[in-house]
Amino acid sequence: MAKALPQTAGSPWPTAEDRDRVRLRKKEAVLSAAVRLFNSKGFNATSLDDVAEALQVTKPTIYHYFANKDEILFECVRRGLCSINDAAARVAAQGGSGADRLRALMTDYAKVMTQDFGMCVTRTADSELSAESRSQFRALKRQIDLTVRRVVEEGVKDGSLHTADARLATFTMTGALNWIGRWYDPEGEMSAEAVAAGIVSTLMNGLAATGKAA
Amino acid sequence: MAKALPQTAGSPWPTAEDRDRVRLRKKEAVLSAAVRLFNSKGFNATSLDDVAEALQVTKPTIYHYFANKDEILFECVRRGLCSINDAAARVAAQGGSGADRLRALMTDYAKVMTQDFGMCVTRTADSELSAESRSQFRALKRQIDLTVRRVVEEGVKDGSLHTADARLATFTMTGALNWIGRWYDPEGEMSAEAVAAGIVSTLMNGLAATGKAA
DNA sequence: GTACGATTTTACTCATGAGTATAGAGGTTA
DNA sequence: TAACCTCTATACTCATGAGTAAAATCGTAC
Repeated sequence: MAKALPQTAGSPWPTAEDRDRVRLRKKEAVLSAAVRLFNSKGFNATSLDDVAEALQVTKPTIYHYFANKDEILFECVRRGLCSINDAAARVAAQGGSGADRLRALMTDYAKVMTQDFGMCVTRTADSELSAESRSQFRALKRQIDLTVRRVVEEGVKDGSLHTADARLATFTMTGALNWIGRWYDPEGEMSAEAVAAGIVSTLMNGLAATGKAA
Repeated sequence: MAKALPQTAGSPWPTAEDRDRVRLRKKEAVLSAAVRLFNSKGFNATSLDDVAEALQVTKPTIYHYFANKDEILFECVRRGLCSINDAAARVAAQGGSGADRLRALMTDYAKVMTQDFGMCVTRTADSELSAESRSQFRALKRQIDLTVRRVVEEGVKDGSLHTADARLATFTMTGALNWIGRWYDPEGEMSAEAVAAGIVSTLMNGLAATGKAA
């Protein structure tokens, strides 16, 4: 199997850093193959032999990069959640009205949900993770929820948003966004941007034609 | 184990119908125990020994009422989906503007999602069902989606609703509603009615304070 | 060339849980 | 009384898949 050539010009002999880089790439390849299989067949229905086969290696090779199956799944969902978290933190810090920030946040959130690791978050049930991973998983989700909710509350305070119950409104929103990971098909006609724009528009403006009806 | 007494007064000896009724009640008990365990621990993490234990019987007893584990899961999701379908069909047929009908539909949909079989629908991934059950599962979901979408389209036509893309708006809506099944806690503070009312209001009116902003 | 460390393979172990064979208990029908 | 049906339990089979032990390969370091 061809080894990645050193990036630094000159010597064809790989340095220690080159070897580390190759190791990381292989780890990434495992994650990438795993998340795709998890998303399409489900975590439980995917054996590590399946993942190994997709990579043209054998199962023990995978165990050379990860301690166990749970660690692989957790790393997948952790990445998805961190992407959302980054978007939320970025937006929470920036300027603009609450409505502006919420719109930006939802748009980024939606885009993450169209990607492999984002989809994995929605498709993974708490029960599939080990006890330790599960508690971290929940903590990350809670943190995202709180950040989003704070943006909503600030929007209500500055008058750009309106809702009777910020917590429930946040669940409504994140529900619609999380659900993307259940139906979105990257091979389909709609681009991630179009999906994000449409959903954000519906969530911000509502379905009622009159705007603020009862 | 005490056998249910005959409902028809008089003779204490059970008739054939009494026996059928008892059998049905036992089948129901299996389903009820199973759906609760599936919802709390996940389908894969729940063994039929667990279900049997919850009912104080042994596994072969369960197999006397159901052919296999898949049949049990499918019956659970089928019931959830049929409840939604019934609500959708009922509302689609009734009078009122598209907005009125959509509001009623969403409210019923939300309530189903707070109940055992409804929650099971959201918590069950396609991959957990057998090939045959999966295709029926998908067909039922598709039918619901189409019914809901039709109501949206009629609302747009009669001017009571507004959206650029009825399909995407339907996904936004059903996503928010389906998500209830992931977070709602029947033991919690919020009643199913309050949750339904809040989510429907947010979906109809949007989060933006100005109503019809960009 | 020898030793070493990282990588990958072959060839296992072992727990779990779905599903079954079979027998027994209890009541019903002929 | 005997044949029978329904229901339930005991005591299995068997496939699957996570995880591992141990050896082979290969490049690098001394």
